[in-house]
Amino acid sequence: MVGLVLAWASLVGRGVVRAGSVCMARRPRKAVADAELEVLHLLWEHGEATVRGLLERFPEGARAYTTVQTLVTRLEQKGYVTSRKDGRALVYSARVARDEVLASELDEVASRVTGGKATPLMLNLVENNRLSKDDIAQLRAMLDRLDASE
Amino acid sequence: MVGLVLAWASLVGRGVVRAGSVCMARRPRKAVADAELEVLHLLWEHGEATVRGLLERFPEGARAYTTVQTLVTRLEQKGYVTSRKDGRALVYSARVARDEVLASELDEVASRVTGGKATPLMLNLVENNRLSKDDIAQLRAMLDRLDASE
DNA sequence: CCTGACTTCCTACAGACTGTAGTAGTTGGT
DNA sequence: ACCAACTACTACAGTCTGTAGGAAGTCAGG
Repeated sequence: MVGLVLAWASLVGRGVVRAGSVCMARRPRKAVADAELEVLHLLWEHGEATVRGLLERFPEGARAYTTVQTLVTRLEQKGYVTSRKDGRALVYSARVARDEVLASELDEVASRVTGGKATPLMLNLVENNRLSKDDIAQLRAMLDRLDASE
Repeated sequence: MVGLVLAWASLVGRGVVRAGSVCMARRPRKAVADAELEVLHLLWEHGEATVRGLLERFPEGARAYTTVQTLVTRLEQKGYVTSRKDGRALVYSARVARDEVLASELDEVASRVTGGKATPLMLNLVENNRLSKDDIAQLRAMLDRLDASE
């Protein structure tokens, strides 16, 4: 579980050298694409699901069966989803929690914008007072717990 | 800025009827690309600069003059940079602060992963204890200030 | 065992985005 | 007026994305 995240991190990490090629190799620009993410959200919300099950969660006719299939397959290739055979169908389920994806997205932002430091992100979130009173209380509690536990 | 996100959401929301077109409209994948960001970083660090000035900040021969030019031009088109004529050359400078870019990247992550809520990002950052003791202190101070100022 | 209804697999494809850079045209300074 | 430097316009290949079609495989029922 942690291994996956590490693999991902190393992928993002290396800068990749280009020799004579006109266009250098690039890291995948975004770990999980928007359309894929929609599917992942569904799996997070409803646990396991077959392609058909997922399809039904979309508004009628929004996507073709095979489109959803492609998306979930790509997710599996990328390691975000596992499948298990049940009868003739594959049942998919998320292999990474929402929090793990969130963490890597945050890493990504940090590495792009603040040279890898997480603190500025934090401060930015607080400053732009997107936090409610409750959020602040919760956050404070968590800080206290951190201090206490060590 | 928020308007853009809303527009996109509505696009995704309704089933989007695709008439003859195979591919639906998409929002720009990433506000500022990696290579562009490198240039932006330079401008943040050193204030104004001409294309040549920027080029010189890169390791010898890393990029062609025109490559840097393209990057900074694209940044200007996207509104992240302004230019002012000085003699025969254009002097570029950042139009957005690092914090603004950071804020929108965080917005992006929130909207992609947590349905737009900022709190989970916050908690995630704290939980993954990427924060040093100092960071925590600073954060706590900021929370206090927030409470006080209102 | 054959058929129908589903499934999965493989392949496709057009549009957008990126990173990189060449060429031609302009222009300020001497 | 000339030239070096600068900008403007154009190019292009690789990748990613969203979307999906068609072929091939497979249980359930007859």
